[in-house]
Amino acid sequence: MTEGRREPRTRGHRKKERTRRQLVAAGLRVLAEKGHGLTVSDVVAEADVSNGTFYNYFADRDELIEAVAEQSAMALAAAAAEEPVEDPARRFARATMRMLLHARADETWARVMLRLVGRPGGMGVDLSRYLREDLAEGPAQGRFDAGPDDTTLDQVAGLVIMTIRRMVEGQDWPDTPQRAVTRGLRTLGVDAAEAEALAAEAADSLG
Amino acid sequence: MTEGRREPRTRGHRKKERTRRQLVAAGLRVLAEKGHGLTVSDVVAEADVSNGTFYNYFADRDELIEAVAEQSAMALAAAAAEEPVEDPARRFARATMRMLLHARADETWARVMLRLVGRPGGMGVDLSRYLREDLAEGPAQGRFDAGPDDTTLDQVAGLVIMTIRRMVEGQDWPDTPQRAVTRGLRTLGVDAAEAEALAAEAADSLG
DNA sequence: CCCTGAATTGGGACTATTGTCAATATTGAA
DNA sequence: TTCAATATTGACAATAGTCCCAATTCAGGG
Repeated sequence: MTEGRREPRTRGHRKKERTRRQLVAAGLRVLAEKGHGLTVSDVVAEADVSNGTFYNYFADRDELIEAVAEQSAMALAAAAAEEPVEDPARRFARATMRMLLHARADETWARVMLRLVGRPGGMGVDLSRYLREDLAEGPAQGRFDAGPDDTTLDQVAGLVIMTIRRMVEGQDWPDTPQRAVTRGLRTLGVDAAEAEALAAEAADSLG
Repeated sequence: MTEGRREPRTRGHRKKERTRRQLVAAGLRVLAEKGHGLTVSDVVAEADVSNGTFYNYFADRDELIEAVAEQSAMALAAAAAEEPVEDPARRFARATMRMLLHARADETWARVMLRLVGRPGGMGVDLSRYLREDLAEGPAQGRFDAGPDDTTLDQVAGLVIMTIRRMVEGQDWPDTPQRAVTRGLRTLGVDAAEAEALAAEAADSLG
Protein backbone atom coordinates (compact mmCIF):
# COMPACT_ATOMS: atom_id res chain seq x y z
CA MET A 1 0.00 0.00 0.00
CA THR A 2 2.22 2.79 1.27
CA GLU A 3 5.74 1.80 0.36
CA GLY A 4 6.14 -1.95 0.18
CA ARG A 5 9.75 -2.27 -0.86
CA ARG A 6 9.09 -4.49 -3.83
CA GLU A 7 11.54 -6.56 -5.77
CA PRO A 8 14.95 -5.26 -4.74
CA ARG A 9 16.47 -4.43 -8.07
CA THR A 10 20.14 -4.66 -7.39
CA ARG A 11 22.03 -7.27 -5.48
CA GLY A 12 23.35 -4.58 -3.20
CA HIS A 13 19.90 -3.47 -2.24
CA ARG A 14 18.93 -7.03 -1.74
CA LYS A 15 21.73 -7.41 0.74
CA LYS A 16 20.49 -4.39 2.63
CA GLU A 17 17.09 -5.98 2.99
CA ARG A 18 18.71 -8.34 5.36
CA THR A 19 18.46 -5.68 8.03
CA ARG A 20 14.70 -5.81 7.91
CA ARG A 21 14.68 -9.55 8.32
CA GLN A 22 17.11 -9.21 11.21
CA LEU A 23 14.72 -6.83 12.88
CA VAL A 24 11.68 -9.02 12.34
CA ALA A 25 13.55 -12.07 13.56
CA ALA A 26 14.75 -10.19 16.61
CA GLY A 27 11.21 -8.97 17.17
CA LEU A 28 9.96 -12.52 17.10
CA ARG A 29 12.50 -13.64 19.67
CA VAL A 30 11.87 -10.71 21.97
CA LEU A 31 8.14 -11.13 21.64
CA ALA A 32 8.38 -14.78 22.49
CA GLU A 33 10.46 -14.09 25.55
CA LYS A 34 9.07 -10.91 27.00
CA GLY A 35 5.54 -11.44 25.83
CA HIS A 36 3.88 -8.14 25.36
CA GLY A 37 6.28 -5.80 27.08
CA LEU A 38 8.31 -5.62 23.94
CA THR A 39 10.58 -2.63 23.73
CA VAL A 40 12.21 -1.04 20.74
CA SER A 41 15.43 -0.91 22.72
CA ASP A 42 15.28 -4.66 23.26
CA VAL A 43 14.71 -5.32 19.61
CA VAL A 44 17.50 -3.14 18.29
CA ALA A 45 19.86 -4.60 20.87
CA GLU A 46 18.89 -8.10 19.84
CA ALA A 47 19.19 -7.27 16.16
CA ASP A 48 22.40 -5.38 16.81
CA VAL A 49 21.42 -2.25 14.92
CA SER A 50 20.91 1.28 16.10
CA ASN A 51 17.72 2.93 17.19
CA GLY A 52 17.61 5.13 14.12
CA THR A 53 17.90 2.16 11.81
CA PHE A 54 14.81 0.68 13.33
CA TYR A 55 12.74 3.65 12.26
CA ASN A 56 14.17 3.36 8.79
CA TYR A 57 12.18 0.19 8.41
CA PHE A 58 9.16 0.63 10.63
CA ALA A 59 7.04 3.68 11.29
CA ASP A 60 6.50 2.71 14.89
CA ARG A 61 6.72 -0.11 17.38
CA ASP A 62 3.37 -1.57 16.38
CA GLU A 63 4.40 -1.83 12.78
CA LEU A 64 7.15 -4.22 13.76
CA ILE A 65 4.72 -6.29 15.76
CA GLU A 66 2.46 -6.29 12.77
CA ALA A 67 5.26 -7.53 10.57
CA VAL A 68 6.06 -10.29 13.02
CA ALA A 69 2.42 -11.31 13.17
CA GLU A 70 2.10 -11.26 9.43
CA GLN A 71 5.07 -13.52 9.07
CA SER A 72 3.59 -15.84 11.65
CA ALA A 73 0.20 -15.89 10.01
CA MET A 74 1.74 -16.52 6.65
CA ALA A 75 3.63 -19.48 7.99
CA LEU A 76 0.36 -20.91 9.21
CA ALA A 77 -1.37 -20.25 5.93
CA ALA A 78 1.47 -21.83 4.05
CA ALA A 79 1.25 -24.94 6.18
CA ALA A 80 -2.44 -25.14 5.43
CA ALA A 81 -1.91 -24.61 1.73
CA GLU A 82 0.54 -27.46 1.50
CA GLU A 83 -2.04 -30.02 2.45
CA PRO A 84 -3.54 -31.62 -0.63
CA VAL A 85 -7.14 -31.32 0.49
CA GLU A 86 -9.50 -31.08 -2.43
CA ASP A 87 -12.79 -30.20 -0.83
CA PRO A 88 -12.88 -26.42 -0.16
CA ALA A 89 -15.16 -26.88 2.79
CA ARG A 90 -12.84 -29.35 4.42
CA ARG A 91 -9.87 -27.14 3.66
CA PHE A 92 -11.62 -24.20 5.26
CA ALA A 93 -12.44 -26.27 8.30
CA ARG A 94 -8.86 -27.42 8.71
CA ALA A 95 -7.28 -24.03 8.14
CA THR A 96 -9.59 -22.32 10.56
CA MET A 97 -9.23 -25.01 13.17
CA ARG A 98 -5.48 -24.80 12.81
CA MET A 99 -5.57 -21.10 13.42
CA LEU A 100 -7.81 -21.34 16.45
CA LEU A 101 -5.76 -24.09 18.02
CA HIS A 102 -2.61 -22.10 17.42
CA ALA A 103 -4.20 -19.11 19.11
CA ARG A 104 -5.13 -21.21 22.07
CA ALA A 105 -1.66 -22.68 22.38
CA ASP A 106 0.21 -19.40 22.01
CA GLU A 107 -1.46 -16.59 23.85
CA THR A 108 1.11 -14.01 22.86
CA TRP A 109 0.45 -14.74 19.23
CA ALA A 110 -3.28 -14.55 19.81
CA ARG A 111 -3.02 -11.15 21.42
CA VAL A 112 -0.91 -9.88 18.60
CA MET A 113 -3.48 -11.03 16.09
CA LEU A 114 -6.19 -9.22 18.01
CA ARG A 115 -4.23 -6.01 18.02
CA LEU A 116 -3.88 -6.24 14.30
CA VAL A 117 -7.60 -5.66 13.87
CA GLY A 118 -7.23 -2.15 15.19
CA ARG A 119 -4.34 -1.32 12.91
CA PRO A 120 -4.66 0.46 9.58
CA GLY A 121 -3.50 -2.10 7.04
CA GLY A 122 -3.10 -5.15 9.20
CA MET A 123 -5.20 -8.21 8.79
CA GLY A 124 -6.79 -7.32 5.49
CA VAL A 125 -3.50 -8.81 4.46
CA ASP A 126 -3.21 -12.03 6.36
CA LEU A 127 -6.37 -13.41 7.83
CA SER A 128 -8.65 -12.44 4.99
CA ARG A 129 -6.28 -13.54 2.29
CA TYR A 130 -6.03 -17.10 3.33
CA LEU A 131 -9.75 -17.30 3.83
CA ARG A 132 -10.63 -15.70 0.52
CA GLU A 133 -8.91 -18.41 -1.39
CA ASP A 134 -11.07 -21.11 0.09
CA LEU A 135 -14.22 -19.09 -0.20
CA ALA A 136 -13.69 -18.48 -3.87
CA GLU A 137 -13.68 -22.12 -4.85
CA GLY A 138 -16.63 -23.23 -2.82
CA PRO A 139 -19.50 -22.14 -5.02
CA ALA A 140 -17.87 -23.47 -8.14
CA GLN A 141 -17.89 -26.90 -6.61
CA GLY A 142 -21.41 -26.49 -5.33
CA ARG A 143 -20.06 -26.62 -1.83
CA PHE A 144 -21.19 -23.27 -0.51
CA ASP A 145 -24.43 -21.57 -1.37
CA ALA A 146 -23.08 -18.10 -1.90
CA GLY A 147 -20.10 -16.43 -3.49
CA PRO A 148 -17.55 -14.81 -1.24
CA ASP A 149 -19.10 -11.38 -1.16
CA ASP A 150 -17.67 -8.76 1.17
CA THR A 151 -20.16 -9.33 3.89
CA THR A 152 -19.63 -13.07 4.00
CA LEU A 153 -15.92 -12.54 4.24
CA ASP A 154 -16.38 -10.01 7.01
CA GLN A 155 -18.59 -12.34 8.89
CA VAL A 156 -16.28 -15.31 8.75
CA ALA A 157 -13.19 -13.28 9.59
CA GLY A 158 -15.12 -11.61 12.38
CA LEU A 159 -16.13 -14.95 13.80
CA VAL A 160 -12.54 -16.10 13.89
CA ILE A 161 -11.38 -12.87 15.50
CA MET A 162 -14.05 -12.88 18.15
CA THR A 163 -13.42 -16.51 18.90
CA ILE A 164 -9.74 -15.82 19.40
CA ARG A 165 -10.76 -12.96 21.59
CA ARG A 166 -12.96 -15.19 23.66
CA MET A 167 -10.13 -17.64 24.15
CA VAL A 168 -7.73 -14.92 25.20
CA GLU A 169 -10.27 -13.70 27.71
CA GLY A 170 -10.47 -17.20 29.08
CA GLN A 171 -14.19 -17.45 28.44
CA ASP A 172 -13.98 -20.42 26.20
CA TRP A 173 -14.85 -24.06 26.52
CA PRO A 174 -12.94 -27.03 25.23
CA ASP A 175 -15.22 -27.24 22.23
CA THR A 176 -15.17 -23.54 21.41
CA PRO A 177 -12.94 -23.95 18.35
CA GLN A 178 -15.05 -26.76 17.00
CA ARG A 179 -18.25 -24.83 17.45
CA ALA A 180 -16.75 -21.80 15.78
CA VAL A 181 -15.68 -23.85 12.80
CA THR A 182 -19.14 -25.35 12.58
CA ARG A 183 -20.63 -21.88 12.61
CA GLY A 184 -18.26 -20.73 9.94
CA LEU A 185 -19.18 -23.59 7.66
CA ARG A 186 -22.86 -23.01 8.17
CA THR A 187 -22.39 -19.36 7.36
CA LEU A 188 -20.93 -20.43 4.08
CA GLY A 189 -23.98 -22.51 3.32
CA VAL A 190 -22.88 -25.97 4.36
CA ASP A 191 -25.79 -27.81 5.91
CA ALA A 192 -25.87 -28.49 9.63
CA ALA A 193 -25.00 -32.16 9.70
CA GLU A 194 -22.12 -31.85 7.31
CA ALA A 195 -20.74 -28.79 9.07
CA GLU A 196 -20.74 -30.69 12.35
CA ALA A 197 -18.98 -33.61 10.75
CA LEU A 198 -16.28 -31.56 9.08
CA ALA A 199 -15.59 -29.54 12.21
CA ALA A 200 -15.37 -32.68 14.30
CA GLU A 201 -13.04 -34.26 11.81
CA ALA A 202 -10.79 -31.21 11.82
CA ALA A 203 -10.79 -31.11 15.59
CA ASP A 204 -9.89 -34.77 15.82
CA SER A 205 -7.08 -34.77 13.35
CA LEU A 206 -5.53 -31.48 14.44
CA GLY A 207 -6.32 -31.31 18.12
CA MET B 1 -10.68 -7.06 38.09
CA THR B 2 -7.70 -5.36 39.76
CA GLU B 3 -9.21 -2.60 41.86
CA GLY B 4 -12.37 -1.22 40.32
CA ARG B 5 -13.43 1.57 42.65
CA ARG B 6 -16.97 0.40 43.16
CA GLU B 7 -19.82 2.20 44.84
CA PRO B 8 -18.23 5.25 46.47
CA ARG B 9 -19.20 4.81 50.07
CA THR B 10 -19.02 8.33 51.32
CA ARG B 11 -20.32 11.48 49.73
CA GLY B 12 -16.86 12.91 49.87
CA HIS B 13 -15.44 10.04 47.92
CA ARG B 14 -18.23 10.45 45.49
CA LYS B 15 -17.17 14.01 44.96
CA LYS B 16 -13.66 12.83 44.23
CA GLU B 17 -15.01 10.68 41.48
CA ARG B 18 -15.64 13.85 39.60
CA THR B 19 -11.99 13.84 38.60
CA ARG B 20 -12.49 10.73 36.57
CA ARG B 21 -15.38 12.27 34.71
CA GLN B 22 -13.30 15.36 34.11
CA LEU B 23 -10.61 13.22 32.56
CA VAL B 24 -13.00 11.28 30.38
CA ALA B 25 -14.71 14.47 29.27
CA ALA B 26 -11.36 16.07 28.51
CA GLY B 27 -10.36 12.92 26.66
CA LEU B 28 -13.47 13.14 24.55
CA ARG B 29 -12.76 16.75 23.61
CA VAL B 30 -9.11 16.13 22.82
CA LEU B 31 -9.96 13.03 20.85
CA ALA B 32 -12.52 14.94 18.83
CA GLU B 33 -10.06 17.68 18.04
CA LYS B 34 -6.73 15.95 17.58
CA GLY B 35 -8.12 12.71 16.27
CA HIS B 36 -5.79 9.93 17.09
CA GLY B 37 -2.69 11.79 18.11
CA LEU B 38 -4.09 12.12 21.57
CA THR B 39 -1.55 12.78 24.26
CA VAL B 40 -1.76 12.32 27.99
CA SER B 41 -0.27 15.77 28.37
CA ASP B 42 -3.07 17.25 26.31
CA VAL B 43 -5.68 15.51 28.35
CA VAL B 44 -4.34 16.47 31.75
CA ALA B 45 -3.92 20.04 30.57
CA GLU B 46 -7.49 20.08 29.32
CA ALA B 47 -8.77 18.51 32.51
CA ASP B 48 -6.55 20.75 34.60
CA VAL B 49 -5.05 18.03 36.74
CA SER B 50 -1.50 16.87 37.08
CA ASN B 51 0.17 14.12 35.16
CA GLY B 52 0.33 11.88 38.19
CA THR B 53 -3.37 12.15 38.83
CA PHE B 54 -4.09 10.74 35.43
CA TYR B 55 -2.41 7.48 36.35
CA ASN B 56 -4.44 7.29 39.50
CA TYR B 57 -7.46 6.63 37.34
CA PHE B 58 -6.12 4.90 34.28
CA ALA B 59 -3.40 2.34 33.92
CA ASP B 60 -2.26 3.79 30.62
CA ARG B 61 -3.22 6.01 27.77
CA ASP B 62 -5.28 3.35 26.04
CA GLU B 63 -7.38 2.79 29.10
CA LEU B 64 -8.61 6.35 28.90
CA ILE B 65 -9.44 5.93 25.24
CA GLU B 66 -11.29 2.79 26.17
CA ALA B 67 -13.28 4.67 28.78
CA VAL B 68 -14.15 7.38 26.30
CA ALA B 69 -15.25 4.80 23.77
CA GLU B 70 -17.30 2.97 26.33
CA GLN B 71 -19.10 6.13 27.28
CA SER B 72 -19.74 6.84 23.63
CA ALA B 73 -21.02 3.37 22.92
CA MET B 74 -23.21 3.51 25.96
CA ALA B 75 -24.75 6.75 24.79
CA LEU B 76 -25.59 5.07 21.52
CA ALA B 77 -27.03 2.06 23.24
CA ALA B 78 -29.09 4.25 25.50
CA ALA B 79 -30.50 6.11 22.54
CA ALA B 80 -31.46 2.80 20.99
CA ALA B 81 -33.00 1.54 24.20
CA GLU B 82 -35.24 4.55 24.50
CA GLU B 83 -37.08 3.75 21.34
CA PRO B 84 -40.26 1.83 22.10
CA VAL B 85 -39.69 -0.84 19.49
CA GLU B 86 -41.32 -4.10 20.47
CA ASP B 87 -40.02 -6.51 17.90
CA PRO B 88 -36.52 -7.72 18.94
CA ALA B 89 -35.50 -8.25 15.35
CA ARG B 90 -36.45 -4.75 14.38
CA ARG B 91 -34.74 -3.40 17.46
CA PHE B 92 -31.58 -5.27 16.59
CA ALA B 93 -31.72 -3.95 13.05
CA ARG B 94 -32.12 -0.39 14.20
CA ALA B 95 -29.46 -0.53 16.89
CA THR B 96 -26.92 -2.12 14.59
CA MET B 97 -27.70 0.23 11.76
CA ARG B 98 -27.35 3.14 14.12
CA MET B 99 -23.95 1.95 15.18
CA LEU B 100 -22.70 1.40 11.66
CA LEU B 101 -23.93 4.77 10.48
CA HIS B 102 -22.29 6.41 13.44
CA ALA B 103 -19.04 4.67 12.62
CA ARG B 104 -19.26 5.89 9.07
CA ALA B 105 -19.96 9.45 10.13
CA ASP B 106 -17.25 9.63 12.77
CA GLU B 107 -14.07 7.95 11.69
CA THR B 108 -12.23 8.73 14.89
CA TRP B 109 -14.90 6.97 16.87
CA ALA B 110 -14.78 4.03 14.50
CA ARG B 111 -11.04 3.65 14.90
CA VAL B 112 -11.34 3.78 18.63
CA MET B 113 -13.91 1.02 18.57
CA LEU B 114 -11.62 -1.10 16.47
CA ARG B 115 -8.75 -0.64 18.88
CA LEU B 116 -10.97 -1.83 21.65
CA VAL B 117 -11.05 -5.29 20.18
CA GLY B 118 -7.37 -5.72 20.90
CA ARG B 119 -7.65 -4.59 24.48
CA PRO B 120 -8.04 -6.88 27.49
CA GLY B 121 -11.46 -6.04 28.89
CA GLY B 122 -12.78 -3.70 26.25
CA MET B 123 -15.74 -4.52 24.12
CA GLY B 124 -16.97 -7.47 26.10
CA VAL B 125 -18.43 -4.56 27.97
CA ASP B 126 -20.00 -2.34 25.40
CA LEU B 127 -20.69 -3.86 22.03
CA SER B 128 -21.67 -7.27 23.29
CA ARG B 129 -23.82 -5.99 26.09
CA TYR B 130 -26.19 -4.02 24.00
CA LEU B 131 -26.47 -6.84 21.52
CA ARG B 132 -27.02 -9.51 24.11
CA GLU B 133 -30.15 -7.83 25.33
CA ASP B 134 -31.79 -8.05 21.97
CA LEU B 135 -30.59 -11.53 21.32
CA ALA B 136 -32.06 -12.81 24.56
CA GLU B 137 -35.62 -11.84 23.74
CA GLY B 138 -35.72 -13.07 20.20
CA PRO B 139 -36.31 -16.77 20.73
CA ALA B 140 -38.94 -16.14 23.35
CA GLN B 141 -40.96 -14.28 20.79
CA GLY B 142 -40.25 -16.86 18.12
CA ARG B 143 -38.33 -14.26 16.21
CA PHE B 144 -34.93 -15.92 16.04
CA ASP B 145 -34.34 -19.60 15.65
CA ALA B 146 -31.61 -19.96 18.21
CA GLY B 147 -30.78 -18.74 21.65
CA PRO B 148 -27.92 -16.32 22.02
CA ASP B 149 -25.19 -18.85 22.55
CA ASP B 150 -21.59 -17.70 22.71
CA THR B 151 -20.80 -18.46 19.14
CA THR B 152 -23.78 -16.60 17.79
CA LEU B 153 -22.84 -13.60 19.83
CA ASP B 154 -19.28 -13.79 18.62
CA GLN B 155 -20.41 -14.00 15.08
CA VAL B 156 -22.73 -11.03 15.20
CA ALA B 157 -20.28 -8.88 17.11
CA GLY B 158 -17.54 -9.95 14.72
CA LEU B 159 -19.65 -8.98 11.75
CA VAL B 160 -20.20 -5.52 13.16
CA ILE B 161 -16.53 -5.08 13.94
CA MET B 162 -15.34 -6.22 10.57
CA THR B 163 -17.89 -4.04 8.85
CA ILE B 164 -16.68 -1.04 10.78
CA ARG B 165 -13.20 -2.04 9.81
CA ARG B 166 -14.15 -2.19 6.18
CA MET B 167 -15.63 1.26 6.34
CA VAL B 168 -12.56 2.70 8.01
CA GLU B 169 -10.41 1.16 5.31
CA GLY B 170 -12.59 2.85 2.74
CA GLN B 171 -13.51 -0.43 1.07
CA ASP B 172 -17.21 -0.07 1.61
CA TRP B 173 -20.14 0.67 -0.64
CA PRO B 174 -23.12 2.84 0.10
CA ASP B 175 -25.18 -0.21 0.96
CA THR B 176 -22.55 -1.88 3.12
CA PRO B 177 -24.34 -1.12 6.41
CA GLN B 178 -27.62 -2.39 5.09
CA ARG B 179 -26.10 -5.59 3.82
CA ALA B 180 -24.34 -6.14 7.10
CA VAL B 181 -27.56 -5.72 9.01
CA THR B 182 -29.28 -8.14 6.68
CA ARG B 183 -26.52 -10.65 7.29
CA GLY B 184 -26.80 -10.17 11.01
CA LEU B 185 -30.51 -10.82 10.98
CA ARG B 186 -30.11 -13.91 8.88
CA THR B 187 -27.47 -15.19 11.24
CA LEU B 188 -30.00 -14.89 13.99
CA GLY B 189 -32.44 -16.99 12.04
CA VAL B 190 -34.66 -14.39 10.42
CA ASP B 191 -35.63 -15.52 6.95
CA ALA B 192 -34.17 -13.81 3.91
CA ALA B 193 -37.10 -11.71 2.78
CA GLU B 194 -37.85 -10.41 6.22
CA ALA B 195 -34.20 -9.65 6.94
CA GLU B 196 -34.00 -7.61 3.77
CA ALA B 197 -37.12 -5.72 4.66
CA LEU B 198 -36.06 -4.91 8.20
CA ALA B 199 -32.59 -3.80 7.13
CA ALA B 200 -34.05 -1.60 4.41
CA GLU B 201 -36.49 -0.08 6.83
CA ALA B 202 -33.73 0.68 9.30
CA ALA B 203 -31.57 2.18 6.59
CA ASP B 204 -34.43 4.38 5.39
CA SER B 205 -35.48 5.71 8.71
CA LEU B 206 -31.98 6.23 10.12
CA GLY B 207 -29.91 7.03 7.07
C1' DC C 1 39.39 0.53 -13.38
C1' DC C 2 38.59 4.57 -10.86
C1' DC C 3 36.05 8.88 -10.03
C1' DT C 4 31.99 11.30 -8.98
C1' DG C 5 27.39 12.36 -7.59
C1' DA C 6 22.95 10.82 -6.28
C1' DA C 7 20.44 7.84 -3.48
C1' DT C 8 19.89 4.85 0.30
C1' DT C 9 21.09 2.91 4.76
C1' DG C 10 23.20 3.14 9.39
C1' DG C 11 24.29 5.76 13.55
C1' DG C 12 23.42 8.00 17.74
C1' DA C 13 22.47 12.30 20.06
C1' DC C 14 18.38 14.78 20.91
C1' DT C 15 13.35 15.74 21.88
C1' DA C 16 8.80 14.30 23.28
C1' DT C 17 5.91 11.43 25.72
C1' DT C 18 4.74 8.00 28.71
C1' DG C 19 4.64 6.01 33.11
C1' DT C 20 6.62 5.85 38.36
C1' DC C 21 7.13 7.36 42.95
C1' DA C 22 7.65 9.48 47.35
C1' DA C 23 6.18 13.53 49.49
C1' DT C 24 2.22 16.59 50.34
C1' DA C 25 -2.54 18.07 50.64
C1' DT C 26 -7.27 16.96 51.33
C1' DT C 27 -11.04 14.47 53.09
C1' DG C 28 -14.14 11.85 56.36
C1' DA C 29 -14.81 10.16 60.79
C1' DA C 30 -14.04 9.77 65.62
C1' DT D 1 -8.45 18.38 66.88
C1' DT D 2 -6.38 14.39 65.44
C1' DC D 3 -5.81 10.31 62.67
C1' DA D 4 -6.13 7.25 58.88
C1' DA D 5 -7.20 6.91 54.24
C1' DT D 6 -7.07 8.59 49.84
C1' DA D 7 -6.23 12.05 46.16
C1' DT D 8 -2.93 15.13 44.12
C1' DT D 9 1.29 16.72 42.75
C1' DG D 10 5.57 17.41 40.17
C1' DA D 11 10.11 15.74 39.80
C1' DC D 12 12.06 11.80 37.84
C1' DA D 13 13.11 7.57 34.95
C1' DA D 14 12.14 4.88 30.98
C1' DT D 15 10.84 4.58 26.41
C1' DA D 16 9.29 6.12 21.93
C1' DG D 17 10.15 8.63 18.06
C1' DT D 18 12.95 12.54 15.23
C1' DC D 19 16.67 14.37 12.82
C1' DC D 20 20.78 15.19 10.67
C1' DC D 21 25.19 13.55 9.44
C1' DA D 22 28.40 9.85 8.08
C1' DA D 23 29.06 5.55 5.57
C1' DT D 24 27.81 2.56 1.93
C1' DT D 25 26.06 1.40 -2.56
C1' DC D 26 25.09 2.08 -7.37
C1' DA D 27 25.14 3.87 -12.07
C1' DG D 28 27.53 6.04 -15.48
C1' DG D 29 31.32 8.45 -17.65
C1' DG D 30 36.02 9.20 -18.15
